[in-house]
Amino acid sequence: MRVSRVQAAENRETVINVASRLFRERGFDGIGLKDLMKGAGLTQGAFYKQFASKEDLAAQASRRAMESATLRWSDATAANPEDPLGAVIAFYLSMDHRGEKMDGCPIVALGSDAARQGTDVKASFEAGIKEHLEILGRFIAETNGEESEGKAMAILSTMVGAVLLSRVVNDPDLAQAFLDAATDQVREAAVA
Amino acid sequence: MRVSRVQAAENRETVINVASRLFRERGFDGIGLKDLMKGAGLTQGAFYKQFASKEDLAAQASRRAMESATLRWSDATAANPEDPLGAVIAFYLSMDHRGEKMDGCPIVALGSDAARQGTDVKASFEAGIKEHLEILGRFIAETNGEESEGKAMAILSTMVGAVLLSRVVNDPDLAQAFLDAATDQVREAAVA
DNA sequence: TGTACATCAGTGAACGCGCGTTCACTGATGTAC
DNA sequence: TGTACATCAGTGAACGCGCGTTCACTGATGTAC
Repeated sequence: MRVSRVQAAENRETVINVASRLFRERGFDGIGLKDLMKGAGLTQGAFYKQFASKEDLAAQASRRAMESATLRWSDATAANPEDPLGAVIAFYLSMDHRGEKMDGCPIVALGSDAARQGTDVKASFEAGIKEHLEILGRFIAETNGEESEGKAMAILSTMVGAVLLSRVVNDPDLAQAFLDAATDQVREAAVA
Repeated sequence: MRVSRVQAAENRETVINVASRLFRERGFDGIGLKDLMKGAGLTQGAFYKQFASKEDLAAQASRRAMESATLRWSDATAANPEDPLGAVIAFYLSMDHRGEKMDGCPIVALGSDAARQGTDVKASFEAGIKEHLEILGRFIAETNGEESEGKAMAILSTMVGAVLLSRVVNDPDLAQAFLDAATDQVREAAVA
């Protein structure tokens, strides 16, 4: 049955939000449209009234996931405006973040998969990454006094790599060691 | 028809080698057993004479991929024994490595997928990662004079993260910038 | 060393299943007068 | 404002397809005597 335009737009947003979380948890290939739509309280048939294809949804969901990651960085820093970089490090390089794939950084959760996707998915990631770099750049300037795009890129690389490595190993102590080592390196790099 | 024990063992190795490359290129879910076996010159029916399940092969192939990555590090340093760390950086943080998923670092190519796999796959990665850390640790000691496990972990994190980020963005200039930024940071971290 | 038989790696068809996608249909929403 | 009709978001079944896995069969290999 038909649904109001407002309701339809809300439904679309719900599907994108659900997908942004389930894709992170299970990968683009790890969850089907039927379950994705069920997660949004709809049936699979409605999917193609809102999206051109699964890949289209992947691009929308990737963009949404990166946006919510940016929001999370903002929240962390708002809670600790004295040391914004420290606030981001504290949650990003934590065992909690290692454990929560569904709500964690999309680059870590989907990076290897995204590298195999088309231009649209990569464009979503690219836009989000640029925002992350801008935020990081501001923090570094506050800590350090000087702007440095390269520093922001190196720090983001270290953080992403450390969480990825921490998730790929079974041993929790080794996982923690990666997070600790990255924490030290990022702190050093920020002041250098 | 039956095949000699030697031939059967060779076939098994071929399947693992083919899988270690095709999984890296297309992901664990991106290639089926039929094509995997075809790549080894066999038919899909033979698969279950050699492996318990696809996940079993994933674990074997992940181990093999990590081993060949270790070999590649050794090759790079053998060619340039004066500056082993520089030799590894030169190929690892290059646009060539960004482009060759099939023969490149398995952590970058499969890390996000591996984080969703079972204990066996993760154990394969963990073993390979420990080897990588040992090699890196030796290089740092040569460069720096002092052993540091943390430094090796931080450097590996930076390198893995940089190549992952370089593959996730469309813009080649941005990709190159990540590799360059990581190069600088790793060089600084090694001597510090 | 030669013969008879058991073993088993590999073949190719078949299994059930879930996938992404399509479609005829429904009925409330939105529009025209 | 009220009525008649067109629109279209959502439903649920169906489509063809490829997946991982199983199985009866083949015939060269390996073993026993």
